Amino acid sequence: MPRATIKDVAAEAGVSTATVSRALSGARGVTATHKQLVQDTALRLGYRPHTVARALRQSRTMVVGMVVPGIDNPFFPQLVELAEAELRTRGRALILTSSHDDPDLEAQQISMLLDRQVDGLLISACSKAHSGAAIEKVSNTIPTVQFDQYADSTTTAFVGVDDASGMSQLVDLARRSGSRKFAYIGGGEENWSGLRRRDAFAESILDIDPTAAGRIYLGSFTRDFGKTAAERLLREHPEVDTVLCGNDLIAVGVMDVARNLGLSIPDDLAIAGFDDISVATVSSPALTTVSQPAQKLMGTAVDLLLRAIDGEDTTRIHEELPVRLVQRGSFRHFVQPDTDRLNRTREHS
Amino acid sequence: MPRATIKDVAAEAGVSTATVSRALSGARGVTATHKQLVQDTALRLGYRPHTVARALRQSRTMVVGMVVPGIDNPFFPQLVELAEAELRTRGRALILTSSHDDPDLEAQQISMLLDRQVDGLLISACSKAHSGAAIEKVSNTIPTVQFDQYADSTTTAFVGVDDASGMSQLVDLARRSGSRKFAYIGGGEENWSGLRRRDAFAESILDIDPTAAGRIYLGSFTRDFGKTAAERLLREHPEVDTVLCGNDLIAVGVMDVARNLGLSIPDDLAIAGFDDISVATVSSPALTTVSQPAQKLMGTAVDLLLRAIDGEDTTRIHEELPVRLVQRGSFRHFVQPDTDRLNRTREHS
DNA sequence: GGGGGGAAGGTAATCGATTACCAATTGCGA
DNA sequence: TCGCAATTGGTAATCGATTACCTTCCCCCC
Repeated sequence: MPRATIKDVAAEAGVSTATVSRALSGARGVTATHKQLVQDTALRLGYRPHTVARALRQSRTMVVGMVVPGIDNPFFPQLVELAEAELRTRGRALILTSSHDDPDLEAQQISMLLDRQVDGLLISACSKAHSGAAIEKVSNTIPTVQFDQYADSTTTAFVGVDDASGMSQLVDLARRSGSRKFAYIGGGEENWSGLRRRDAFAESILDIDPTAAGRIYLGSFTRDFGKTAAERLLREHPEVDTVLCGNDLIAVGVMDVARNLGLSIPDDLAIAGFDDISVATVSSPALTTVSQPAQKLMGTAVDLLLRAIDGEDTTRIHEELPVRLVQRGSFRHFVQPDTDRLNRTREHS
Repeated sequence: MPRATIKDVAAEAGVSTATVSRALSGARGVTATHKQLVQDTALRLGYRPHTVARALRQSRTMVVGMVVPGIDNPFFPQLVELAEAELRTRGRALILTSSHDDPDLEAQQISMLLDRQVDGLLISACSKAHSGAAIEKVSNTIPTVQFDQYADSTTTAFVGVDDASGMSQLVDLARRSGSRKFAYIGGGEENWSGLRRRDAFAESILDIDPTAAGRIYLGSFTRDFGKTAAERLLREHPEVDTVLCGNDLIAVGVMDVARNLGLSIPDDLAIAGFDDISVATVSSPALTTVSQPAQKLMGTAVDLLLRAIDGEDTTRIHEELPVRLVQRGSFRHFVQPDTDRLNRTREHS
């Protein structure tokens, strides 16, 4: 026996389908008697509304699409889970897709989601340069919010973090704890926050260690690249005493190499990551890094999206959330702590 | 301007909607002229089929629901990504939900997915004992495949791994590399594979170290529990030289404690995990563990589900995939190698 | 030349809800 | 008592596709 429809309930209760619909949704007044009767009947028949039919009629699926670049980086699963939880409490479901860092696939996924009539789109662009077109196009059709990564030539709402501040805090911390010769290993040119972090590094390092500009290595946000780049770096520039990395995965790769070469961390080589994913506390020593407010990030993104779905124009809203420096064993100890900031940023364990 | 419908295409091309539908779907013959005409017109108008309307008519959404216990354990994001990729190539989308290890929430999620008319359900039960009712109920309505975790009192298809073999291989490897006093720290009673691993441990350890039965600690699959349990274990049983863990996260917690106590790994304490998630290679020493065939696992699960959706009865299919032992630094080196195998692989000098 | 079979096109029913529109009833004030 | 407004219920249109069913046409064979 197929599931009961609104028609069945109407027949059983002896009223019209319109009354059933109204009694259940409260869209319009219905006498208390009828309301009770309908609710009882619906319950008795085990009636459940048919979401697809409702979506067709209302042009609203109560589903949101999400596109992430991939899950190689454990930072994203966390965001996915947060988005799912937040959307659930707001009565919506999440269709999840991954672009696997491929702008073409990303465009396909966006178009698939559009075809599925999602009410809105949460997207973290896989390419600063090549994601823009598809995103801009879709954002003209349905509410769209970009999070964590921002694509060129787009005009959507955006929530990210203050990469520049995070990176300059790291540089500052390193300097105060005795670092003198810096290098930077980061993700590729494709990546928006990767570029921002690199730029922030290049800028904040200028008056501390001008030679560092010649020790910037860009590749991908993976542990493997961290290894490759670190090997090259330490061969070409053995004088380096501090490596700042574009993310934690790269930093782990650098630690692998340092360990293999018998370098002591942080005394011979101080290392920092970015993101504060869970592996940052598994390595030994644990990784000094920059923690991102993931919950706030997705909370804001979802909120912006739902407001846009409700008709508000949020396209001009660009939020950059503050990050938090997390000092762990992969950095030398403070030599001359800045007492004020230290109290605010040191992690207690 | 709203998006073009099949009606618009029909009007523009001067044919009926039926012809348009047929020309585009190929469900029935259409003259080559018409077919070309319709395709051109559709392209010109930017026509895209309305998935919701199609779903209503065909009672088929081409969407699959997935329920995972959570993402605290990095093992699951991996499965999610694999499922998403596999489903995409098979033309379906994925609605992802998390039960956050709560059977009640899990039941709600299942019911939400049912309401959304998903064509099938992939689920990893959060509780061996308390997930069964909801899963069994839904499996009577739509095709359902359980993966990785199995709930009591259900009759659905299932794909998991051979926990018992993995655990006994670990025990065997430990024995041959000199372990004498064993302990086990695992996940809670709620967890299906957790129980299987514990049972396999208890059984394979019997004739090697019968006292080990008194050194089994169960809690949750987290690093925190690993710490707590390890502290208790090493206080109560300082004689232990080997700890096998229910998963890698627990093992990492145990390593934290060992390091804090100044124990050397693996000489003072050998440690093994289970799952081979990426952190297993970040700790130092890296973690000896059991690697699961994640790709095969999800590939099979998706395949079973789609076959079920196509009408095949797969409910009796239960697959347990083989696992692979991964020996890393957290175990002592072999003392008495298996000579037979050694002869086959020894290098000539 | 008639008839049978197969292919193609069109009309309209259908999926299951919401909702525009209309009719009937009621309440209330003038 | 009449009339207006507010409230409630029902009928049927609607969302955008697919598809059952019917008609027409063409081909081919007897």
